[in-house]
Amino acid sequence: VFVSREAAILHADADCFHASVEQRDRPELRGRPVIVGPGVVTSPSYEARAYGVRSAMGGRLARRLCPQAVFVKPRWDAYVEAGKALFEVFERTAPVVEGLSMEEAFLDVSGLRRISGSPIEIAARLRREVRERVGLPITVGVGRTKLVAKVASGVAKPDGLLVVPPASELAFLHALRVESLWGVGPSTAEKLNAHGISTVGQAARLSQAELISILGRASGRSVHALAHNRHPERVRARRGRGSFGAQSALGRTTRSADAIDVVVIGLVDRVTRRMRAAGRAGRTVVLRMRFGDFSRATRSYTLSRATAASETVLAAMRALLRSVATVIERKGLTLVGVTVSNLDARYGGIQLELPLERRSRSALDRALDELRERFGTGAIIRAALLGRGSELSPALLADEAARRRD
DNA sequence: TCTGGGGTCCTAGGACCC
DNA sequence: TCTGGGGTCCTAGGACCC
Repeated sequence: VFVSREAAILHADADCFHASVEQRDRPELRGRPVIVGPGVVTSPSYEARAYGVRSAMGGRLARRLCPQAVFVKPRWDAYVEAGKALFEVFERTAPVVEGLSMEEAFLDVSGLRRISGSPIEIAARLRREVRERVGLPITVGVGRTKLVAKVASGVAKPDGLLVVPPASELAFLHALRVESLWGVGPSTAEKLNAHGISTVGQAARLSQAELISILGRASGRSVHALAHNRHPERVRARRGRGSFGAQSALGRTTRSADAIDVVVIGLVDRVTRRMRAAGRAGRTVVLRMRFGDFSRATRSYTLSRATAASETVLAAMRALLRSVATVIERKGLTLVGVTVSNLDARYGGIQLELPLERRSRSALDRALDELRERFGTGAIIRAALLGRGSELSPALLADEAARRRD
């Protein structure tokens, strides 16, 4: 069990990340309420938060609360870029960095006192360097455990630094509302509230058995441990991601099956391109849906082999869509998503696309020869015809089913 | 609060295996 | 013969996070 004696875990978190990037790149937005994203608000600036605008809030309500706000379309490329720059500074600051998202990470700075100074000094310098090199404000929380560090940065926002010394940890945590704990969202908070528990301190007075009886095993254990500041997890670099996905909200207008198919093709293409670029393949294809009444559902299908091929994933998606056609017709589809998970294999493949006019047997043979030359005769080479009217789905799935039986 | 887009982890039942 | 104990994998859904 890992127990650090001093507060040497940093949680660094960019403030209102998206809005801050916009304000950095467009000086005329500085000091003004900025809201990124019509539709749903991803990241309101603090000027907008002052009017009650929150992330994940509907755009219409946000506009009502803060009519003078500037609405800005999200620029994802710019955020990815800024996130990379942010992590470059993180990596320079600490030997072990655990990224939680594009704009947030834990840094373990124990053992750096001789080289870089105390955790507080390191945290202050980190904030300065991010400001200088990336041009963004960040908040840093410092604690002995990840939990305390994370909660501390949340409390210190915006543009702040808060160190919670080991002696004050419990007092610090117990004063907070239960929602501040990691993994406690609206549903869990409501269950606790129903038992008269609204603060972490109140939760800490319950036994683990009592919490499990209220919340179930995993949540009960987790809340019990966190409320006592038992969160002995090391800071460690994350292993690779577990899935690739893309989704698209369709709005409330009813779409024909053909129109849905067009959206799905685009989503599959996006996901599989990213997978191939990352050199990953997956076996499970998940269709994610939201309906007119805002209920949700998923359907999944597991292939016998991992793939990153567009037409294989598309075939599976089409079959899944057919299986829920009547539900979609009855309730209306307002969101559709594709996720490929079960990423158990490296995908060492490469995809060569031949223009249609060169789609001849000899052109194909030349391409295959080229692949064999590059990857050796031991490589598994699969070819598929792409293009208009290619309807591989039923045959492909029948093939999968047959292989399973075998 | 009337709803985007990208993820993670947990639970539970059923099929199937030895 | 008609059934114990242990396990894996798949599917679907829920909760949560940024």
